[in-house]
Amino acid sequence: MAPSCKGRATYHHGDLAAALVRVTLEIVDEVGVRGFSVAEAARRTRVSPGAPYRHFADRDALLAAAALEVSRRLRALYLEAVATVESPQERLATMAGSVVRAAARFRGGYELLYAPGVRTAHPDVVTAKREFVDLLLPSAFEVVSEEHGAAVALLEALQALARGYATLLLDGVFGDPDEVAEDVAARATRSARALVAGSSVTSADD
Amino acid sequence: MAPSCKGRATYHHGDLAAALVRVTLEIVDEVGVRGFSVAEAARRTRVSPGAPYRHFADRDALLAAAALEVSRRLRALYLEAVATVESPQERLATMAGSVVRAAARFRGGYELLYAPGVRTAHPDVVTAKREFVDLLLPSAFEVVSEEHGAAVALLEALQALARGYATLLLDGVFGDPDEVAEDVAARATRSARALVAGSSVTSADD
DNA sequence: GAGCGATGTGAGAGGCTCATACATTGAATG
DNA sequence: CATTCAATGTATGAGCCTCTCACATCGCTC
Repeated sequence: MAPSCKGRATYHHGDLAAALVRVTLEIVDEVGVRGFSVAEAARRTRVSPGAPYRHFADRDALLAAAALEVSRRLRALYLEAVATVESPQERLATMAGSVVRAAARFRGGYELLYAPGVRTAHPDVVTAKREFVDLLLPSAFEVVSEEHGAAVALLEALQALARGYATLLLDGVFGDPDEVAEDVAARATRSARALVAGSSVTSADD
Repeated sequence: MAPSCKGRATYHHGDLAAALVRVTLEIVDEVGVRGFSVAEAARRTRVSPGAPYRHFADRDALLAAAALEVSRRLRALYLEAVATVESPQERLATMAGSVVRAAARFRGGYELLYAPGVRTAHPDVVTAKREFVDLLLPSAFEVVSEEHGAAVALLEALQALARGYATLLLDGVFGDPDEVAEDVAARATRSARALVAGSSVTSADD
């Protein structure tokens, strides 16, 4: 009782689940998804190796919870970035930049969210991703003049472009990710503009 | 001598390194990169758990060798696809389709090559990837009228777009990857065309 | 204030990576 | 041929990880 500082002098932790998610993101940032281990997360929260399994079914469930947290941060990042943007074209293009910046800022976290092969196919994570894309649907509609198929196709393409730039960045194709992040984000945004422009053309003469 | 069938009745395997790469691709296809283990590869080649380490420094080295093999197949796939294509615009757009098809066909293999977080940062793999991109440089030059910066930027964008579609596909965003692969490849190609079109415009008035 | 459900501990089974010492073999050499 | 050697495979084991299970401890409810 009276947990003076952060409350782990007591037998019960207080909020182990949240603490685990926090340190999971830390660890994943430091050593990547592959380097992550539940045991290490337990160690950092000063808890026995078995304790995490009271809150998460297995390693992947913990990673999924962490991924969910990242998706919230990504969403916030994008919403902040488009807050003052009016034109639907720019709102769309901005997404690419946000995704690239998120990749650079969250690193491991981004990897967690979007790397194929990471078993974060948890339903919550899937819907979180979908909801993020849906945020852009209205803008896409405006751009392609209310054509449903074209709007979805455009969003797909934009999403693909953004993810692609992000993976190229993290892959180190452009050099040290931290250094070139802002630059790459700008180029991604520019390419997104080109794509939007090209798409309206295509949908017009299609 | 005279290894009647596949040569594993003998003490020495014959070509363990190649066999390991082969089963590694199989395993990765079945259970993903994360599910892969050197031990399982050893089991499938009917060899002791330590044997693979005679040929590959560690788990990642074996995965890198497998990734190299995949990069060869991707290259072949693309070269076949563009064999009869003349226009540089179409040669560029075709790449996107090839990458998506490769992702669908090789699955785990693709993941191995391009998933962030997979430590395939082996120099050979990196250069293999670069060489693949360089295959497209001439076409890019033609499209943007010899402007170096623009050509590189266009290739980046195309690469990003292709990878993005591929990861979306494997992510299951479009449904069962096997079923929708051809469809998605077509859409990726179309988006690539839009991007190429949009890029020439941009580079013209820039 | 007694009991109960939730949460954490400790020990351990089974699997994996990788190192090290030893066995086997094909090929080169005398 | 017989020998030797480097390459290749085996056996063993240390250390780590995931996940389970019986047990300890705590906060809350009645």
